[in-house]
Amino acid sequence: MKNNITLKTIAHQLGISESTVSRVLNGKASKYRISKKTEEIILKTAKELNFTPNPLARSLRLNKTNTIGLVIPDISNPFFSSIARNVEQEARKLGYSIILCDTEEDTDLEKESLELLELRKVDGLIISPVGQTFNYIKRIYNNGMPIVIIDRYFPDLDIPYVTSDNYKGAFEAISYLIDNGHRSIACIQGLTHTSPNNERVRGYREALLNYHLPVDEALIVGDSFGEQNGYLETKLLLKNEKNITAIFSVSNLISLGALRAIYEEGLRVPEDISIISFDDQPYSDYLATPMTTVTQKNKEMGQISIKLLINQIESKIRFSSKCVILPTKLIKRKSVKLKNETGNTEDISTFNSYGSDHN
Amino acid sequence: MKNNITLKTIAHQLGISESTVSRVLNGKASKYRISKKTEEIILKTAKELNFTPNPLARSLRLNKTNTIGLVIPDISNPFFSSIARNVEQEARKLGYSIILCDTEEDTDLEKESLELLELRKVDGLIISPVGQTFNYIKRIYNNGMPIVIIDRYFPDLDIPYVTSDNYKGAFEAISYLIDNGHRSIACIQGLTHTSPNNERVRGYREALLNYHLPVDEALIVGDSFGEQNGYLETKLLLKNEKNITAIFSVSNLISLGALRAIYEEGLRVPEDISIISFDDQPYSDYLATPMTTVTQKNKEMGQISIKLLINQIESKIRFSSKCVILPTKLIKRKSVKLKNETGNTEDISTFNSYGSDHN
DNA sequence: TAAAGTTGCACAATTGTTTGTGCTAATTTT
DNA sequence: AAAATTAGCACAAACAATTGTGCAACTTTA
Repeated sequence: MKNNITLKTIAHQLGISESTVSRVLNGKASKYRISKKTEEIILKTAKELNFTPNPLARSLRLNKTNTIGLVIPDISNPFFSSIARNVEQEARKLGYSIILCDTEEDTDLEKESLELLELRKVDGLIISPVGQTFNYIKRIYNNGMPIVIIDRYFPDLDIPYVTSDNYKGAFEAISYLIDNGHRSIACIQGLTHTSPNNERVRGYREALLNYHLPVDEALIVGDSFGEQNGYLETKLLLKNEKNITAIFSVSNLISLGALRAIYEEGLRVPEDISIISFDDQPYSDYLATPMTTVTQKNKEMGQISIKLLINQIESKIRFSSKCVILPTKLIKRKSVKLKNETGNTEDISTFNSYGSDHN
Repeated sequence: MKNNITLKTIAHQLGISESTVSRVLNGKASKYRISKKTEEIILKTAKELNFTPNPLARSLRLNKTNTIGLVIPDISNPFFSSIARNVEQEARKLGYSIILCDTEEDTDLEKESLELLELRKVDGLIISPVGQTFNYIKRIYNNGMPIVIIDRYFPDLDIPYVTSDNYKGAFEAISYLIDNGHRSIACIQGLTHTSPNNERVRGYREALLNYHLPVDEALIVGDSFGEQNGYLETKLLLKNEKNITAIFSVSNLISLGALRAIYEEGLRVPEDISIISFDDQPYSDYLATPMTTVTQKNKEMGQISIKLLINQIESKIRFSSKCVILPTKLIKRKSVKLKNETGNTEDISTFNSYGSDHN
C-alpha cells in the first residue's frame, strides 16, 4: 500500500550500506569519497524507485521539522486570513510547512496551542497573541524557540515583532475628523491591554490634545475586536446625551457592528453620523456608504514576519528584538461628513499635522 | 536548552527498562502485568519531570502523525477561511493538528502540496480542490490516504465529499428573480468545469426552462471566482445590446467586482440592475444595497468534513463514497427589484417552485 | 519437594535517517 | 618490495518511541 521505499530498500538492492546511500543522496559523496560509479548507480536507482526520505525519521535525527506554527486569534477574520495566506506562501517557498492554530481569542487555548506546537518540535512560531499575558510565550522563547510576534506585540517583551504604526494611523484618522469639523468623536475600542488597541486609542487621545480638544473618557468605550461589541457600544453611544458626530472604530468587525446599530436606529452615514474604521477590506468601497478606513499592509506583514522568523531559525542568531513597524494609510471615502458640507464654519487651525511628511 | 526528557531519562532514573515505562504511560500496565508499585513510581516521576512523549518518534514507530492536511484554493477568501476555522477547531478537539496549504487556485501548486503532505505522512486530507483535474488526488487516495473533498467535488471520483446543494440554491435564486418579473438575467460564472460552478449554472438554466424562458448562452459569461472576473464581465454585460435586468453572480468575490463595474457605470442597484449572489458574508447586509444572497452552511461544512475524515482514519473502513450535501438558503435583502416595484405586470404562473418543500 | 504455573519485568528488534569512526584494499611512495 | 597513503565504503550508534518474546524469580499445586 504505502510508499515504503527507504534507504534500506536501495541499499539492499545494490548491496551497498545505507550510510553510503544517505551520503550520496545528501550530496556528501565527495566529502566522504564515494566513487563516481557508486554515486551514479545510487542516484539512478533512487530516481527509478522514486525515493524520498521519510521526514519523520529525518526530523527525529536532525531535530528539525521544517515546520512552523502559525497561531492566530481568528482565522475567519479577513485581516488574519490575509496574513495567513502570505505567511503560508512565503513559508512554502522557503521549504517550510505551516501548522495552523486558531486560538479563538482565548488565552487558555493559546497557551495550549503553544505547548502543543512546542511538543511537535516546530522550528519556529509566528504568533498573533490574544495579548492578555505573555509569560508562557516568554518561557517558550527562552527555551530556545525562534518566535516572531505579529500585530499584537508586548512592549515589555524582548521578542521580534512586526506590526503597523497604529498610533500614527489613528492620529491621522482623528486629525482628519477634526479637520472636517468634528468635535464629539467616540472611540470604540477592541480588546484592551493589547498593543494595537492601546496605540490606536493613544493616537485618538493625542490627536484630540494636539488640537486642544478635551478627551472625554466616556466616549472611549468597548472591549473587544468583534462585531457584537461594535453593535452594543454604538447602540449605547447613540442613546446617550452627548451628541457625537463621529465614531472611530478600532477594527473592521467593530465597524460592521456599528453599522448594524446605526442603520437599526434609522440614521444615515455620514449625514447623521460619521465613521472611520481601522482595517481596509475588499468590500469597504461597496458599503452603503463607502467606508473611510486606515489600511494596513497585511501582505507585507505576513511576508516580513516569516522572513524574520526563518532568519532566526537558520542563522541561529538572535537579534536583540528586531522589530518592524509598517506605515498605514488613510483611505478617504464617503463615511466622513466633510467640513464644507457640515455648515460648521468654526475655524480650526490645522496645527502641526503629525507625520504628514512620513511615508 | 530543549526539553529533553525521554523515556530513557525516566528509565535510568528509576533503574527500570524503557519498555516498562512506555507501557505504563500508555496505560498498558495491567496488560503486561506491571506491578502497582512500579506503575505508581513511574507515573509519579513522569509527572514530576513533566514528561511528554516525542511525537516524531511516536509517529515514526506507529506510522501515525495525528496531523491532517487542509488544502484550499485561497485562505483569504472568507468562504474558505470560515471553513478552515471550523475544521481547525474540530480537529484540535479530536487530537489532530492542521497543516495548511494554500494552492492559490493553481493546479500545479495543488499537486505539489498534496505530494508534500503525503510525504509528511499526514493521516488524512481535506481538500477543496482547484477542480480542473483529479488524477493525482485519485492516486493518493488509492495509495490508502483517507480523504474528504469539500465544496468542489468531482462527480466521477469515488471519494467522500461534502458540499452545498448548489443546484437547488441557484434554482431558487433564479426562480426568485423570475417571480419578480426579471426575464433577461445574466449569469457570471466562476471557474468552469468545477462542480459548484456547473451545478449553479445548471440551476440557472433549469430555472429558466422551468418557466419556459429561453436560455441565452451569450448571457452566461466569466471563468473565475475572483473579483476581477466579476468586474470585467459586468462591464461587458452592461455595454452590450441585451437589456439585462439582473445578474446572478456565482461567488462573493464576483459580486464585489460586479458592484465595482455597476457603480463605475453610474448605475444603481436594484433600480437599474438587480443582483443576486452566492455566498453570504458578514458585510452583505451593509452594502450600498444590502445584497440578496444564497447562503451556505460553512460551519457545518467544516465540521462534517473533519468528522467524516476522522471516521475514515480511525475506523479504517472506507464507505463507498459517503457524501453529504447541505441545503442552502436564500436570504432576501434589497438587491433585487421586486415585481410590485417594476411596473412589469406580465403575469407569470409560478409553476412548481422546485424544492420549496425541502429544508 | 519437585513440577507447574504465574508474576514482573528486561532485552532486543523495529521505525528511517544521519554521522563519527574505522577497516580493508588499492595505490603511491621510498 | 615493504611502507605509507589514500580511496571507498561498512559498521554501529543515535534520535525516541513501541512491542513481541523470553527469562528469572516467585508462588502454587500435587
